[in-house]
Amino acid sequence: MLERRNGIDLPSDCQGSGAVLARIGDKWSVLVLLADGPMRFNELKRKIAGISQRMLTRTLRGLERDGLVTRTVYGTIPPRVDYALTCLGHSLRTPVEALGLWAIAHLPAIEQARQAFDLRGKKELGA
Amino acid sequence: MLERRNGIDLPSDCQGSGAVLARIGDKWSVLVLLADGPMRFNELKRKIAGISQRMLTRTLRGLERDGLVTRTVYGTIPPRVDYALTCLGHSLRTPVEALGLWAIAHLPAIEQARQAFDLRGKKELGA
DNA sequence: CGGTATCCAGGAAGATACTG
DNA sequence: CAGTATCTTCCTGGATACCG
Repeated sequence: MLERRNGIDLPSDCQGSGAVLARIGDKWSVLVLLADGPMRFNELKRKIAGISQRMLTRTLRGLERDGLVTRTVYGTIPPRVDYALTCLGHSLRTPVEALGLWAIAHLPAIEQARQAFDLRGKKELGA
Repeated sequence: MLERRNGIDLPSDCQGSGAVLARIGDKWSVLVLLADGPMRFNELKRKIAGISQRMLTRTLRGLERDGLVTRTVYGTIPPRVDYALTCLGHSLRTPVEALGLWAIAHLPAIEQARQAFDLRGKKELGA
Protein backbone atom coordinates (compact mmCIF):
# COMPACT_ATOMS: atom_id res chain seq x y z
CA MET A 1 0.00 0.00 0.00
CA LEU A 2 2.64 2.53 0.89
CA GLU A 3 5.17 2.36 -1.84
CA ARG A 4 8.53 3.76 -1.14
CA ARG A 5 9.08 6.31 -3.79
CA ASN A 6 11.62 9.00 -4.42
CA GLY A 7 13.68 8.57 -1.34
CA ILE A 8 11.42 10.07 1.27
CA ASP A 9 9.86 7.44 3.45
CA LEU A 10 7.37 7.57 6.19
CA PRO A 11 8.35 6.10 9.52
CA SER A 12 8.55 2.38 9.05
CA ASP A 13 5.71 1.66 11.43
CA CYS A 14 3.29 3.27 9.02
CA GLN A 15 3.24 0.20 6.85
CA GLY A 16 1.87 -1.88 9.65
CA SER A 17 -0.37 0.80 11.06
CA GLY A 18 -2.10 1.19 7.77
CA ALA A 19 -2.79 -2.49 7.33
CA VAL A 20 -3.97 -2.95 10.89
CA LEU A 21 -6.16 0.11 10.74
CA ALA A 22 -7.68 -1.14 7.52
CA ARG A 23 -8.51 -4.31 9.42
CA ILE A 24 -9.93 -2.86 12.63
CA GLY A 25 -10.91 0.53 11.26
CA ASP A 26 -14.07 -0.74 9.67
CA LYS A 27 -17.38 -0.26 11.29
CA TRP A 28 -17.66 -3.49 13.23
CA SER A 29 -14.40 -5.36 13.73
CA VAL A 30 -13.51 -3.75 17.01
CA LEU A 31 -16.85 -4.60 18.49
CA VAL A 32 -16.36 -8.22 17.65
CA LEU A 33 -12.87 -8.04 19.06
CA LEU A 34 -14.12 -6.66 22.33
CA ALA A 35 -16.89 -9.17 22.70
CA ASP A 36 -14.89 -11.78 24.51
CA GLY A 37 -15.44 -15.35 25.36
CA PRO A 38 -16.41 -17.98 22.80
CA MET A 39 -19.69 -16.98 21.24
CA ARG A 40 -22.17 -18.36 18.82
CA PHE A 41 -23.20 -16.43 15.77
CA ASN A 42 -26.51 -15.15 17.01
CA GLU A 43 -25.08 -14.54 20.43
CA LEU A 44 -22.65 -12.11 18.86
CA LYS A 45 -25.39 -10.63 16.73
CA ARG A 46 -27.48 -9.92 19.80
CA LYS A 47 -24.55 -8.53 21.72
CA ILE A 48 -23.49 -6.16 19.02
CA ALA A 49 -27.04 -4.97 18.50
CA GLY A 50 -27.30 -3.09 15.26
CA ILE A 51 -25.10 -5.17 13.04
CA SER A 52 -26.79 -6.93 10.16
CA GLN A 53 -26.42 -10.62 9.60
CA ARG A 54 -24.52 -9.94 6.44
CA MET A 55 -22.01 -7.59 8.03
CA LEU A 56 -21.44 -9.89 10.99
CA THR A 57 -20.66 -12.74 8.63
CA ARG A 58 -18.33 -10.61 6.56
CA THR A 59 -16.59 -9.17 9.61
CA LEU A 60 -16.07 -12.56 11.15
CA ARG A 61 -14.72 -13.98 7.91
CA GLY A 62 -12.25 -11.14 7.70
CA LEU A 63 -11.10 -11.61 11.25
CA GLU A 64 -10.87 -15.33 10.74
CA ARG A 65 -8.84 -14.87 7.61
CA ASP A 66 -6.41 -12.66 9.47
CA GLY A 67 -6.04 -15.23 12.20
CA LEU A 68 -7.73 -13.11 14.84
CA VAL A 69 -10.69 -15.37 15.54
CA THR A 70 -11.34 -19.07 15.21
CA ARG A 71 -14.49 -20.55 13.78
CA THR A 72 -15.57 -23.88 15.12
CA VAL A 73 -18.39 -25.72 13.41
CA TYR A 74 -20.21 -28.50 15.21
CA GLY A 75 -21.98 -30.73 12.74
CA THR A 76 -25.17 -30.80 14.76
CA ILE A 77 -28.74 -30.04 13.90
CA PRO A 78 -29.56 -27.31 14.43
CA PRO A 79 -26.09 -26.13 13.48
CA ARG A 80 -23.83 -24.51 16.01
CA VAL A 81 -20.80 -22.39 15.25
CA ASP A 82 -18.54 -20.92 17.88
CA TYR A 83 -16.28 -17.95 17.42
CA ALA A 84 -13.42 -17.21 19.74
CA LEU A 85 -10.44 -14.92 19.79
CA THR A 86 -7.14 -16.49 18.92
CA CYS A 87 -4.06 -15.66 20.91
CA LEU A 88 -3.22 -13.10 18.26
CA GLY A 89 -6.69 -11.61 18.39
CA HIS A 90 -6.53 -11.36 22.13
CA SER A 91 -3.20 -9.58 22.01
CA LEU A 92 -4.69 -6.97 19.71
CA ARG A 93 -7.14 -6.04 22.41
CA THR A 94 -4.45 -4.34 24.43
CA PRO A 95 -3.65 -1.55 21.96
CA VAL A 96 -7.28 -1.32 20.92
CA GLU A 97 -8.34 -0.83 24.49
CA ALA A 98 -5.67 1.82 24.89
CA LEU A 99 -7.28 3.62 22.01
CA GLY A 100 -10.65 3.17 23.66
CA LEU A 101 -9.38 4.73 26.85
CA TRP A 102 -8.00 7.67 24.91
CA ALA A 103 -11.38 8.04 23.26
CA ILE A 104 -13.22 8.09 26.56
CA ALA A 105 -10.85 10.66 27.93
CA HIS A 106 -10.82 13.00 24.97
CA LEU A 107 -14.10 12.63 23.18
CA PRO A 108 -15.60 15.61 24.99
CA ALA A 109 -12.69 17.76 23.83
CA ILE A 110 -13.24 16.57 20.27
CA GLU A 111 -16.93 17.33 20.38
CA GLN A 112 -16.16 20.76 21.70
CA ALA A 113 -13.56 21.40 19.01
CA ARG A 114 -16.06 20.37 16.38
CA GLN A 115 -18.69 22.77 17.60
CA ALA A 116 -16.19 25.59 17.73
CA PHE A 117 -14.98 24.79 14.24
CA ASP A 118 -18.46 24.62 12.80
CA LEU A 119 -19.36 27.86 14.50
CA ARG A 120 -16.38 29.61 12.96
CA GLY A 121 -17.46 28.31 9.57
CA LYS A 122 -20.92 29.77 10.01
CA LYS A 123 -19.64 33.17 10.99
CA GLU A 124 -17.45 33.35 7.92
CA LEU A 125 -20.47 32.67 5.78
CA GLY A 126 -22.35 35.44 7.49
CA ALA A 127 -19.49 37.91 7.03
CA MET B 1 -13.27 -2.08 32.85
CA LEU B 2 -13.82 -2.62 29.21
CA GLU B 3 -14.89 -6.14 29.96
CA ARG B 4 -18.39 -5.70 31.21
CA ARG B 5 -20.19 -8.42 29.35
CA ASN B 6 -23.66 -8.88 30.63
CA GLY B 7 -25.10 -9.84 27.33
CA ILE B 8 -27.35 -6.89 26.66
CA ASP B 9 -25.57 -3.91 25.25
CA LEU B 10 -22.07 -3.05 24.32
CA PRO B 11 -19.99 -1.28 26.89
CA SER B 12 -20.62 2.41 26.69
CA ASP B 13 -17.04 3.17 25.82
CA CYS B 14 -17.44 1.46 22.49
CA GLN B 15 -19.19 4.54 21.27
CA GLY B 16 -16.03 6.47 21.84
CA SER B 17 -13.86 3.81 20.28
CA GLY B 18 -16.09 3.83 17.27
CA ALA B 19 -15.93 7.58 16.87
CA VAL B 20 -12.18 7.70 17.24
CA LEU B 21 -11.71 4.83 14.84
CA ALA B 22 -13.96 6.56 12.35
CA ARG B 23 -11.65 9.54 12.67
CA ILE B 24 -8.29 7.82 12.40
CA GLY B 25 -9.46 4.71 10.61
CA ASP B 26 -9.61 6.41 7.25
CA LYS B 27 -6.91 5.97 4.72
CA TRP B 28 -4.70 8.92 5.58
CA SER B 29 -5.32 10.49 8.99
CA VAL B 30 -2.79 8.40 10.83
CA LEU B 31 -0.06 9.31 8.39
CA VAL B 32 -0.71 12.97 8.96
CA LEU B 33 -0.76 12.33 12.67
CA LEU B 34 2.60 10.66 12.59
CA ALA B 35 4.24 13.28 10.43
CA ASP B 36 5.39 15.51 13.20
CA GLY B 37 6.71 19.00 13.37
CA PRO B 38 4.93 21.97 11.88
CA MET B 39 4.63 21.42 8.15
CA ARG B 40 3.48 23.27 5.13
CA PHE B 41 0.87 21.81 2.87
CA ASN B 42 3.14 20.62 0.09
CA GLU B 43 5.71 19.49 2.59
CA LEU B 44 3.14 17.10 4.00
CA LYS B 45 2.06 16.10 0.53
CA ARG B 46 5.61 15.17 -0.37
CA LYS B 47 6.18 13.35 2.87
CA ILE B 48 3.08 11.25 2.59
CA ALA B 49 3.80 10.43 -1.01
CA GLY B 50 0.76 8.96 -2.65
CA ILE B 51 -1.94 11.15 -1.19
CA SER B 52 -3.80 13.36 -3.60
CA GLN B 53 -4.15 17.07 -3.02
CA ARG B 54 -7.83 16.65 -2.51
CA MET B 55 -7.50 13.96 0.14
CA LEU B 56 -4.79 15.80 2.00
CA THR B 57 -7.00 18.86 2.18
CA ARG B 58 -9.97 16.84 3.34
CA THR B 59 -7.94 14.92 5.89
CA LEU B 60 -6.41 18.06 7.32
CA ARG B 61 -9.78 19.75 7.53
CA GLY B 62 -11.16 16.80 9.41
CA LEU B 63 -8.28 16.72 11.84
CA GLU B 64 -8.51 20.45 12.30
CA ARG B 65 -12.21 20.25 12.97
CA ASP B 66 -11.61 17.64 15.64
CA GLY B 67 -8.99 19.80 17.29
CA LEU B 68 -6.11 17.50 16.45
CA VAL B 69 -4.16 19.87 14.24
CA THR B 70 -3.90 23.62 13.92
CA ARG B 71 -3.89 25.48 10.64
CA THR B 72 -1.94 28.72 10.50
CA VAL B 73 -2.30 30.94 7.47
CA TYR B 74 0.29 33.59 6.73
CA GLY B 75 -1.11 36.23 4.44
CA THR B 76 1.96 36.29 2.26
CA ILE B 77 2.44 35.90 -1.44
CA PRO B 78 2.99 33.19 -2.33
CA PRO B 79 0.69 31.89 0.40
CA ARG B 80 2.02 29.82 3.27
CA VAL B 81 0.01 27.57 5.53
CA ASP B 82 1.45 25.63 8.42
CA TYR B 83 -0.08 22.62 10.02
CA ALA B 84 0.92 21.36 13.44
CA LEU B 85 -0.37 18.86 15.94
CA THR B 86 -2.27 20.26 18.88
CA CYS B 87 -1.69 18.95 22.35
CA LEU B 88 -4.68 16.70 21.83
CA GLY B 89 -3.37 15.49 18.51
CA HIS B 90 -0.03 14.74 20.02
CA SER B 91 -1.56 12.74 22.83
CA LEU B 92 -3.33 10.55 20.30
CA ARG B 93 0.00 9.50 18.93
CA THR B 94 0.70 7.36 21.96
CA PRO B 95 -2.12 4.83 21.46
CA VAL B 96 -1.73 5.02 17.71
CA GLU B 97 1.93 4.19 17.96
CA ALA B 98 1.10 1.34 20.29
CA LEU B 99 -1.10 0.00 17.54
CA GLY B 100 1.74 0.51 15.09
CA LEU B 101 4.08 -1.50 17.25
CA TRP B 102 1.55 -4.28 17.47
CA ALA B 103 1.27 -4.19 13.71
CA ILE B 104 5.00 -4.46 13.16
CA ALA B 105 5.18 -7.36 15.55
CA HIS B 106 2.26 -9.31 14.20
CA LEU B 107 1.88 -8.44 10.56
CA PRO B 108 3.89 -11.47 9.47
CA ALA B 109 1.54 -13.69 11.44
CA ILE B 110 -1.43 -12.04 9.79
CA GLU B 111 0.00 -12.47 6.31
CA GLN B 112 0.63 -16.09 7.07
CA ALA B 113 -2.87 -16.61 8.40
CA ARG B 114 -4.26 -15.06 5.25
CA GLN B 115 -2.33 -17.32 2.98
CA ALA B 116 -3.36 -20.37 4.95
CA PHE B 117 -6.98 -19.25 4.90
CA ASP B 118 -7.00 -18.58 1.19
CA LEU B 119 -5.36 -21.90 0.55
CA ARG B 120 -8.04 -23.72 2.53
CA GLY B 121 -10.63 -21.94 0.44
CA LYS B 122 -9.04 -23.09 -2.80
CA LYS B 123 -8.87 -26.69 -1.68
CA GLU B 124 -12.53 -26.72 -0.82
CA LEU B 125 -13.34 -25.49 -4.28
CA GLY B 126 -11.25 -28.25 -5.77
CA ALA B 127 -12.94 -30.90 -3.67
C1' DC C 1 1.50 27.85 -3.14
C1' DG C 2 -2.55 26.14 -1.42
C1' DG C 3 -6.32 25.28 -2.27
C1' DT C 4 -11.83 24.43 -4.78
C1' DA C 5 -15.05 22.40 -8.02
C1' DT C 6 -16.54 18.62 -10.64
C1' DC C 7 -16.95 14.07 -12.29
C1' DC C 8 -16.53 9.19 -11.87
C1' DA C 9 -15.50 4.31 -10.40
C1' DG C 10 -15.51 0.98 -6.78
C1' DG C 11 -16.33 -0.69 -2.36
C1' DA C 12 -18.95 -0.62 2.15
C1' DA C 13 -23.00 -1.37 4.22
C1' DG C 14 -28.17 -1.96 4.76
C1' DA C 15 -32.59 -4.46 3.57
C1' DT C 16 -34.63 -8.38 2.05
C1' DA C 17 -35.33 -13.04 0.66
C1' DC C 18 -33.94 -17.66 0.41
C1' DT C 19 -31.31 -22.29 2.08
C1' DG C 20 -29.17 -26.58 4.36
C1' DC D 1 -29.24 -21.70 13.57
C1' DA D 2 -26.11 -19.91 10.59
C1' DG D 3 -25.50 -18.56 6.91
C1' DT D 4 -25.77 -17.02 1.06
C1' DA D 5 -27.58 -14.29 -2.77
C1' DT D 6 -29.11 -10.20 -4.65
C1' DC D 7 -30.21 -5.47 -5.10
C1' DT D 8 -29.64 -0.69 -3.90
C1' DT D 9 -27.78 3.26 -1.78
C1' DC D 10 -24.16 5.89 0.18
C1' DC D 11 -19.62 7.28 0.70
C1' DT D 12 -14.68 7.23 -0.12
C1' DG D 13 -11.14 8.27 -2.83
C1' DG D 14 -8.78 9.18 -7.34
C1' DA D 15 -8.25 12.21 -11.61
C1' DT D 16 -8.62 16.43 -13.59
C1' DA D 17 -9.15 21.26 -14.18
C1' DC D 18 -9.46 25.75 -12.55
C1' DC D 19 -8.81 29.87 -8.92
C1' DG D 20 -6.70 33.65 -5.67
